[in-house]
Amino acid sequence: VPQEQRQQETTPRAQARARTQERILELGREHLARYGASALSLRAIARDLDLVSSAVYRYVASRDELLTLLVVDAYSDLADCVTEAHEAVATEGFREQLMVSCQAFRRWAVTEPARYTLLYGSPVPGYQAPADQTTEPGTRVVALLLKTLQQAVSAGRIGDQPSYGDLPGAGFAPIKDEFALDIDDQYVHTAILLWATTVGLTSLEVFGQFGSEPPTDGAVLFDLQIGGVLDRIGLPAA
Amino acid sequence: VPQEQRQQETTPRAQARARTQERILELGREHLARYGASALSLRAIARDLDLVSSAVYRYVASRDELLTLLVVDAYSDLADCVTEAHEAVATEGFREQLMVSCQAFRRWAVTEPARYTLLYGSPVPGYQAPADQTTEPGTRVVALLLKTLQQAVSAGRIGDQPSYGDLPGAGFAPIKDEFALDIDDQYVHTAILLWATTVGLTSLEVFGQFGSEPPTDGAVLFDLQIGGVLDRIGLPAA
DNA sequence: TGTACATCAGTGAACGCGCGTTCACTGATGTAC
DNA sequence: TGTACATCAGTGAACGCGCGTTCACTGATGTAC
Repeated sequence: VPQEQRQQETTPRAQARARTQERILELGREHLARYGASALSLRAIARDLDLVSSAVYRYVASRDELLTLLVVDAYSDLADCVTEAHEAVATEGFREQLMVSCQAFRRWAVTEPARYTLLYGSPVPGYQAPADQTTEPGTRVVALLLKTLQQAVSAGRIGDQPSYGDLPGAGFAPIKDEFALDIDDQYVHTAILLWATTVGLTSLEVFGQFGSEPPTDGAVLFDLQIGGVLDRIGLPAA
Repeated sequence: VPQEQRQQETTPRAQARARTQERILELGREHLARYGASALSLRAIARDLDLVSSAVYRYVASRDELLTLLVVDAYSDLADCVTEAHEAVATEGFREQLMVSCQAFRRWAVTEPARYTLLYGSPVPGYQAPADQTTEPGTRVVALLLKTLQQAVSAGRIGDQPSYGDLPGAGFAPIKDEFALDIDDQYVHTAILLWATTVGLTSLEVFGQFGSEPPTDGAVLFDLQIGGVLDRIGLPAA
């Protein structure tokens, strides 16, 4: 009787539960895309599941919990994409690694505008992402940029950056602590420039704020801009 | 009988109307700040006005119309701030003009996070800003940056930028048309870098996305970053 | 100056809608003996 | 292998809430003669 053997691993009930769990996440992503995060509704998801509205509470404690699941899911997915792109480049190809990482960031955002909005758009009213679940996946990308830059510095493949002296207000110490960096302030400064430019360009494109005449090809513009930043930073091609 | 003379200019009824109009805008700004754009509610505003909910329709045709009023109001206020800062600098002080303009942009955003969110955050679900009312005030800031850069070029105060050859995809022609610019593509490229960095840094700060350890002083970080971009662009101090 | 009419700000009730969340319940699935 | 009990996914009704928008109305304000 083969059924009983399967039951020992995962019982049919448990399988159904896992399937429904996954469907809820999928529907959440869909609703995010179609109606936006602030309109995310457990009742609407129940409807799509052909369930009565109260049944969803067997799977998810509250609307806020579902939002948190979606946030973590999106951060992780984005970070996976960026990491994958990064790793496809030979080690020591620092400029190339940074370039493809930023490109992957933009590409994910353009492909998944709703999820990008959840992460980098305005906060969802009435919802506060719990830092303990959200911070780790949310900092993976910027951590990767910092790490790569540090490696480039160690390898002597990047020159001095413009120095701005001792500026107590800028306070890079906590950042260096958080990411276990051993690197000069000037390079943290440089990393933030790269990060801010990446997020800035991506948001302008995804949120449609390039004025009434959006660039015909966002990817080309992005590549030019990021390439320009890497040039000005003094990171030569391999 | 002095009352009759005043009536010829503005009748008491008209004055009351103007006052209520203004209060609706003010309450709209307040609610934006407190509850976010997607929660903006005509009923709630009526309550604060001590009016029955249907009465607001004497002043505003719909919720969407109020949103549009608030968008235009915010764009104009922001652009006024930036323009004022710009004009306080002596002509020909191009670097300084760009610097204070960007700083004014950030300062307005930090002071008015809710209104900044309305303009540069994620779109309000179910609401589409009407381009005919929104485009002009919405492009004033970027137009000012472009104009200043063009003047710097004309005055020979800025060197060549890295050139990226003929890149059909980037399509700067419509931008140059829209802003009546006579300028090389490389400088448009440079202007967009400045613009994207400004918006990127500002959004990261206002939306709290600098990771778990936000910089202690956003203004200092911002000044460093923008100063760095202006350096790398080759725009020397006056 | 006084009267007759027009305008229009504000009322109150109603329509139809959606939401999150709780709770006592049924009945199928799973488990221990 | 069969029975007795425990678990738990899904039900259906309800609570209390908020929203945008319409509509016929009252009564004060404004205007023309």
